[in-house]
Amino acid sequence: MARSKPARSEDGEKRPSLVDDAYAAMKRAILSSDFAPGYQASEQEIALRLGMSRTPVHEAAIRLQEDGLVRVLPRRGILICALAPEDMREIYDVIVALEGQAAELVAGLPEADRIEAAADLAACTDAMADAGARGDLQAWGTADESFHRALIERGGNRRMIRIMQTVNDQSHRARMLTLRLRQELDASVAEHRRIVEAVRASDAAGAHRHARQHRLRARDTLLPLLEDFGLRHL
Amino acid sequence: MARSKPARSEDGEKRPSLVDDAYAAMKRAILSSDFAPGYQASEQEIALRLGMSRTPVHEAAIRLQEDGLVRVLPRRGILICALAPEDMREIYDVIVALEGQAAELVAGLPEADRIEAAADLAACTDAMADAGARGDLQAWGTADESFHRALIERGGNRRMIRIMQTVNDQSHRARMLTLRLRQELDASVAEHRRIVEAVRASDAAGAHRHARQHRLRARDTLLPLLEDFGLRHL
DNA sequence: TCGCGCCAGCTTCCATGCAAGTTTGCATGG
DNA sequence: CCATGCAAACTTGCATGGAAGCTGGCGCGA
Repeated sequence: MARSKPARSEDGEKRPSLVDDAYAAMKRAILSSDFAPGYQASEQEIALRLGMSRTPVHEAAIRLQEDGLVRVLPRRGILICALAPEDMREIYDVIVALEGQAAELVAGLPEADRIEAAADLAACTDAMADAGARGDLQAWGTADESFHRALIERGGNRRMIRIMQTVNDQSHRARMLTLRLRQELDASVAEHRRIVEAVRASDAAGAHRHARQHRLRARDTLLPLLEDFGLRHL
Repeated sequence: MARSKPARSEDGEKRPSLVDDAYAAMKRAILSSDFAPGYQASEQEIALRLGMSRTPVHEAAIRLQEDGLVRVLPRRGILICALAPEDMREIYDVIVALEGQAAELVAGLPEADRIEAAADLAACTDAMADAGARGDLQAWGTADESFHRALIERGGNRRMIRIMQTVNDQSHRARMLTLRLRQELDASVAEHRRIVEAVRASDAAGAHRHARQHRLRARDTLLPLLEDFGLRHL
């Protein structure tokens, strides 16, 4: 029964492939702005830097293009995508719609799961309030991120999880930037608590509405900030 | 001004690459069930059939995997993904959320665009009613598809368009199957008209609600059908 | 000085070769 | 008859080379 060799996990996929390495490395470089938007790199150059051949880099680039993080220009190289305010608006519309739906799903979970989810979400919110009180924006951002990730993941819809992951990656740089400008920490905490309460009370419609309102307000707060800040492209 | 050579379009991408050919061909084969779900093909074999080498097929497979249509198994070939009722539920949750949001966007369009969109949507609905009266399910399905595509595209959110395209591809086979079982054509037409009216009246909340309700009812009608029909996997 | 064409260099695209991993069928032993 | 081990065939992962295409700079002509 027990495998003596390295083996693989149950039925999932676990194989350290160079393509995966390249994908992860490039994604990390983009999210951390090591590859700035607008930067144009050649596959050869990236391959050299990662110590592999062009093939895995090329295939990773295809996946990143599918994710909307880069564009592979026919014979000119890999272009790191820039984000315009218009893009942020699109992204927020998707987030508003999906996160509302996810909240509704969580509120409709069976008793035990629901309570567990509510506790998880409440813990994240407490961490936010705590970080906010200390003025630790970094910790606040992390806790906020945990809350929203938990909200989606507890919903259990794998496609939703995947889509949200994608748009979160796309908007990562904008998020990092707006985090410093946040003034409305308390409002967010209060809205999160309303979502948690609705979940706990199994109030699907309320959870949906509150999650939606929360993201709508965030959108309407942040978008003008981004535009005023002169972010023609990010 | 006019280019004499094949050239490329304005700023978009137009290059007949073998990878694109392979992607299109494989996608078509999957959607038309030439590649049945569960079928496991080797890249070599597909490459041979398409008259190209393994490389473009492999890269196309990566894109299809990103689309959720196939799974590339490390050293065993390409597996055409099957769809369980559970997957359809996930897909419908995404559709319900996004299409409601899209309807709201369309209803919020400036006057001229909105009227044009409403006219477009009304035309699709008329075509549905007409096909329904003739008992032409095929035409009904096409018109219905046009309505929903128009609703999304008029919203103008490119990310939403892309996501909906993806989930529509994933659920294409289920749609083809349930089309024959439809009994509620009139209900759909009536609901479409309500959406159109809300759009025309610039009633964003109403458009959102009606679009949402329409998809929710469709979901609750079709999911039991699929499950009763014994579709363990599709 | 300005416009135009040509050439060199760089880039990706795709085919192919080799190596490593998985599966399958068969022979062998219990 | 069934389980087990081994080998051969088959599969993809990845590297590399040739070919085609794009870009930019240089020189030539007006």
